[in-house]
Amino acid sequence: MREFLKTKGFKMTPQRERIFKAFFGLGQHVTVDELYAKVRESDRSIGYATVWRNLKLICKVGLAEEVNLGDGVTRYDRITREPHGHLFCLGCKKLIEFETTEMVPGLTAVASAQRFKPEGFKIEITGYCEKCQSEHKEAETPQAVRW
Amino acid sequence: MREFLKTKGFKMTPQRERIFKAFFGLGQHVTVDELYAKVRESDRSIGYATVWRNLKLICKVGLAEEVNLGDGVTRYDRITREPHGHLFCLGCKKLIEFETTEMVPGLTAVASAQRFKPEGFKIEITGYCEKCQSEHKEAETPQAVRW
DNA sequence: ACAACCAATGAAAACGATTTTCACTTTCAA
DNA sequence: TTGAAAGTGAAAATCGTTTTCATTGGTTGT
Repeated sequence: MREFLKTKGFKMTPQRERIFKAFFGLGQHVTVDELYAKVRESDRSIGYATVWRNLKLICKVGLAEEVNLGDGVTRYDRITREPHGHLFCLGCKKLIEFETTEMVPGLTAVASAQRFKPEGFKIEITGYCEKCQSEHKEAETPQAVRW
Repeated sequence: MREFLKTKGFKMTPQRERIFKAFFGLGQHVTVDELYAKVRESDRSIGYATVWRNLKLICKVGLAEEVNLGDGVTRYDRITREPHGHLFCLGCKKLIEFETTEMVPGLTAVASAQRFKPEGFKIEITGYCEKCQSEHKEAETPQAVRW
């Protein structure tokens, strides 16, 4: 890892070591807060900004990517072997992954038809998971608009 | 429109009238700021919050939907006849649409395989448009991490 | 038409996640 | 070892979004 970072032009530090380890130890779709909490378990002196900066760094060196579901928080998703999409439950906010390998050629074709150079694909389905479907009530004819 | 809103349980107001007109007059993928600016051209007294609330309202009554590209601003996309995806240029931030009608059945199948009730599909391709490809330099071996 | 009720508005403040600043420390290459 | 450049931590700044609150103004029933 130290060598890998060096080839990218970055230095290894103790904090970085812990942050990287924690990030790759956690599952997918990690938020800054989650990683910060995790890192703090092993070192109470590491600051929030450092965790944030390293999450950005991990993306910059190509080991993860940001995922935005529109709920106000950025998640960081480890880049895995296979491209995948997300099912995002509007009820419990849970993310489920699904394979999208076979969709990529089609999307690539769409892009090149527009002379567009693709960098990344994002496929998301929002809705309600099995558990939340029953609990979810249709908010019909709202009596007032409260936001 | 007045009648339509009434059936949904909302009132028509002069401000609402102007905001709706401006929104449907503008193209797709409108931001709050853009709509606010547009609305202000015809009425300097309309507040930002009102524009924002009405954009939310337009979504609530099913005439538009929020689009999040991960660049920090929410865009509001008029719901059109055909489902579509977006090509988002990381250079000039321009959005290009493309048809996704034939992809929907596949995604619906993915969802139901997980017993997931889909509410919306999002397909996005990030990259660089023809114009920006030449101007875009590969930020290789950064000399320092500045954010 | 009138009153009463409740939604809508505008300005400003609150929020909250993200990003930057700054002074200080650490890494790494020469 | 030593200097230059990168990294860190705490705090503050940003910035888009959302809420609050007092006031205005539609809508409905009489």
